[in-house]
Amino acid sequence: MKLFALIDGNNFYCSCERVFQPQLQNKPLIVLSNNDGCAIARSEQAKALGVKMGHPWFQVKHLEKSAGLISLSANFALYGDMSNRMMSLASELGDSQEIYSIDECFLGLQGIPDVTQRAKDTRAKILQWIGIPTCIGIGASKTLAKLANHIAKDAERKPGSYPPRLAQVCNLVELTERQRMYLFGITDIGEIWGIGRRIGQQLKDAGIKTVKDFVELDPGTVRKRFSVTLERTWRELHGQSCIDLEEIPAPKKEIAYTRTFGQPVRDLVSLTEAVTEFTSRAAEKLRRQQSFASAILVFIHTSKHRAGPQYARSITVPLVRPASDTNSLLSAAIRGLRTIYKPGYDFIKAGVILMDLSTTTVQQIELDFGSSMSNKADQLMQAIDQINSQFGRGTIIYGSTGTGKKTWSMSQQRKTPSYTAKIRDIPIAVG
DNA sequence: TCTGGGGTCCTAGGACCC
DNA sequence: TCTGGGGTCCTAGGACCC
Repeated sequence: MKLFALIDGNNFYCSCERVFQPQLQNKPLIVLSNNDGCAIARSEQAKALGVKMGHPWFQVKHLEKSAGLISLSANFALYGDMSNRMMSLASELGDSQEIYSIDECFLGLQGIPDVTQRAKDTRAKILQWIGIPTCIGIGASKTLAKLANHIAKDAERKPGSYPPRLAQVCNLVELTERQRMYLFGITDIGEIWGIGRRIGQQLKDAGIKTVKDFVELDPGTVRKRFSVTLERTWRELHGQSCIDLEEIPAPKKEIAYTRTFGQPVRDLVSLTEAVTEFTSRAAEKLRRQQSFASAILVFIHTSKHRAGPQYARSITVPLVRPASDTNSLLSAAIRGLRTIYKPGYDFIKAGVILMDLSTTTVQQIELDFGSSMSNKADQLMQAIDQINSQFGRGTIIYGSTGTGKKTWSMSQQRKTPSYTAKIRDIPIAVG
């Protein structure tokens, strides 16, 4: 039988902030999305105040005064660095690791003895070394490990509702069938990995409300009434591992850079600046992955939350040949922008998506009648990437990014220092 | 006044072509 | 009376995940 663990940082962004500001422990705390728009992480105390995931800040702002709610701007440099540290310690639990998101990883546990005790030790080590509280779920498939992780978290949150030994680390494999069924019976179907809002509602309408209800269905019915994907989920919940661990991340098929503006913009010049910046950054990501794009999609739209005329348009601009240099991508992007731009609207968001990516090895090369041009472009890009990485983002920029005041750039009012990721922000201990 | 960003996969409808 | 059918491309949007 296969065995998997899922380690997940509790309220990860909030926990990262608390490491460097211990006075935030036990306080209602949220981390806001870009532009301080809405809540993307909530401490337990903030959840207790009723703040929901994605809740707009202006709707919960009154809790600042009335209930002591604290909000911070997202600091992704800090969270990324804390994530690397957490993942490196987490990897010690298993024989293989898949980093699934910034705050979660799966581990393969083939041939690992005493997994439950080992998981507890790993959890304690992560907490002691980097200060991030985690929960660990263990099961015979990735879907079961996810479910076990949910139970471990919920048991920590509501000690009365579960046997105490399931809090923080929950190993479903150690339990009896009867115990597992009890847990499945008190767990909402929406907690299953792969069942979202829509399918969840459809199942509930059919009277299938808990994980237990779902696993008691017949797999043929699940496939017929829903899909093969859901049948796979059913099998995973029965301990039949269908989804493998992916140790090496697959190369991206698309690379996006999209942003909501700090303030709406109307003019083509500002939009051109934004699209130039976004394309440059997307192209950097593309080169880091050593891929080439065959097309670039550009979009702009107004805000549905504001009164006034609405306009949303996107266009996919094909490239003559797959490219990774900013020049080629930029001229296509700006051509696209000019095509879709319409004056007289308040635009709130724009973005570019690099599409149909291919890697170097499968790229079709043209007959080489003088590749000195493209070699020079490669060298130029390498030099720019190197300088920007060494001296900081934006050291070398494209002219159409503009040098004036950028009304479109995002606003973050409450950002904490990048304690671990920038030299000048490293905390100084005074003893 | 004020509603994120990055992915993957799928579907539907219209334009266009033969 | 009676107005085809198949294919592709593009755009838009939705569902799922974090």
